[in-house]
Amino acid sequence: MVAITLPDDSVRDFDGPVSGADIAGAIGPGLAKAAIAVRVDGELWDLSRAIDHDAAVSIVTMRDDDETVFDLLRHDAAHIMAEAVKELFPKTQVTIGPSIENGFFYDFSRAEPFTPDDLEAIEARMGEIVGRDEPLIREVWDRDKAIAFFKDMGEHYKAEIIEDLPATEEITLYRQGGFIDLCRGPHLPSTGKLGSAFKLTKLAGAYWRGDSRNEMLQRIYGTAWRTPKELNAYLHRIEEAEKRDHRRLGKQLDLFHFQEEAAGMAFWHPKGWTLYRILEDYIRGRLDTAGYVEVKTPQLVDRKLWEKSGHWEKFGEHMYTTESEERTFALKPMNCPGHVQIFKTDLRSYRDLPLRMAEFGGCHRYEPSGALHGLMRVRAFTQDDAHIFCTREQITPETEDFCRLLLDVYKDFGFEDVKINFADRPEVRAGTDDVWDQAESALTEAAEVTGIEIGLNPGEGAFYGPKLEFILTDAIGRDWQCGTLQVDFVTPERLDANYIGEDGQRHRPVMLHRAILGSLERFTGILIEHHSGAFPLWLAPIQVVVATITQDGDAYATQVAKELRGAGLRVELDLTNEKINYKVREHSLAKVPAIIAIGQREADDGTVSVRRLGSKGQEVLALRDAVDTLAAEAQIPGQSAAA
RNA sequence: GCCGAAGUAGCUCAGUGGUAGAGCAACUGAUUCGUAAUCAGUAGGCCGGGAGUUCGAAUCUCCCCUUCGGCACCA
Repeated sequence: MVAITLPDDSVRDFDGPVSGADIAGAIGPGLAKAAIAVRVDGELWDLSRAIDHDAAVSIVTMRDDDETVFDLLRHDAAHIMAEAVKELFPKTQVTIGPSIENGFFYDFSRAEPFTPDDLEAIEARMGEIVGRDEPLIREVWDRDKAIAFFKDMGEHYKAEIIEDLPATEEITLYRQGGFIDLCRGPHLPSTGKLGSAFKLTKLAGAYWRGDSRNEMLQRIYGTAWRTPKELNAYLHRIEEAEKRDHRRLGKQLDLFHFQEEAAGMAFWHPKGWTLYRILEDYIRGRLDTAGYVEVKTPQLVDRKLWEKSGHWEKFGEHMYTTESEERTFALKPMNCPGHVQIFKTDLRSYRDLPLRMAEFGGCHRYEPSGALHGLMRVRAFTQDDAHIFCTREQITPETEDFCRLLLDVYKDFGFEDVKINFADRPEVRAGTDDVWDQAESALTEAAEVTGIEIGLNPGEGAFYGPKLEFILTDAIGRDWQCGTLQVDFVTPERLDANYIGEDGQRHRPVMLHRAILGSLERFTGILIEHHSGAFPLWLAPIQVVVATITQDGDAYATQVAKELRGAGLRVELDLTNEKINYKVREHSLAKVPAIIAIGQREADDGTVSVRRLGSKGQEVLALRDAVDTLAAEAQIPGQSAAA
């Protein structure tokens, strides 16, 4: 007897082992048809797998929670894709094929590259396999037999995976039609359940087991959904995301460009540079009030200093160097050694601590060519960097202050949704466990005052200390790690920084490496994507365009522009001989937040007609009121009104 | 760095071995107009770079550069 408890707490008794399908059938034919899997004591099982013990069971249908359904659906899609590939290209070896966010992939090993045409053929064959509605059958295999089986088939990767599975793990294979694959499962009952809402999206290389020393496999990505409607909605979301790509908007809005002669380094155009400068000025203002001092350190520094700091050994390959005066210099990849040099020019007292030293430090790093990505990953960038030299006791209060400052800044930029990750000690590290204990608890304690839940990023701390990572979420739900705070006991030691304590003895200061925006280039890119290029007034490179309707308005329009500029606004005057429709269109496409149209009426009445970006209508205001309103709205957050 | 794809006018793109094309932008002229494209004309190209095949190359082959999508990397 097997007693099955259903979600409504009713209990059904069965004579012997019973499958999820049997249970669904016993409840009703509708459910039997809709069932795709079963939850047994909370664990997801195949519908056909026999339950031989008393259990709490719930039947899973396509209406179950998204995560469960999509995971099943996409995992099946991966198997069906592998079956299609094996049918079309029998010599291909299969490796792994999981479900991922929004889709799935499968990695294949094959001598010839797949072509985009092959993708179409594979997708078509997948459709056929769905049509065949092949049942997916779970089989438990003997380990050695399974290894021999896959070796015999020439599936060496599969054999290797089994060999590496822990001896305790049950080896399960799933069979569908002529295709059999090692898999933990569970799966949908048959290939027909996948339906038609799937699509192969891209072809890419991927290293076997994610290790660049291994063979490069061919990865095919796809997406799968419950219904064609869901699929189309997803494809539409992708299109919309592409429209806000900062590289595309950078061109459209004339913000910056890249060219071959300086790969990975931006040429900032006037409008883009305006935006960049606003960020820099804003942060500078913030740091001033938060008690930081600003410095500037050399771009080009003798390699000797990098050897001392330890960077040469670890990252020398990624530093740009130049020879001069029979010495080797390196373009600085980071600012900390420079800041320590300034710290050391004076005999420091504990009374000088904490010393918060900030720099908009322009750094160069030789990033691998394949890593470059618009402004997001560049070879020349500027950090809103600072190092706080402090005592161990000051780690917690300084971290608390920093968290508050950072959250304030993110809020000003419209990022309310922030996550914090704590990255603790890596396996290879400098410093004693005692020191790490202290540093880790100092950081977590301080981070807790933010009230934000702290995620753990185990073993991902820097070799010199633990760190906090600050992640913001943009308008379309993507996460960006921008801010960071890292505790460093090693650099002060290596570069011999010290201060005189209350006891009259020399002590090592602790360094807190911290950045709020991270790289100004990258943060600019994030802002462009977050706002789709339609910036709030305080960030917009051109805040207002004053456009005339006919030439009769030129004189008054010039006066309006002058007054707006007088109030500190960034204004463009458009006196061109075009129709107002054309001007409105041009400036709207350029995403200027406010267009002021000037015609005879406004000139006669001393008014302006203001049209806001995104609105269809306009508002007629007295010139003075318009200037005041716009100037107030353009205020940089966190600063008092401009004089 | 690795795998795959791409690079043609300022921008978006067409052009598969036989005299380099379109739209928009630019420039010139006309038009003076009330909230998302006024009309006409003109000009604009080392077809990413180099080598090769060919009577002839944007087009075929090889090498390199850059970009795009991933992977690996990210102090």
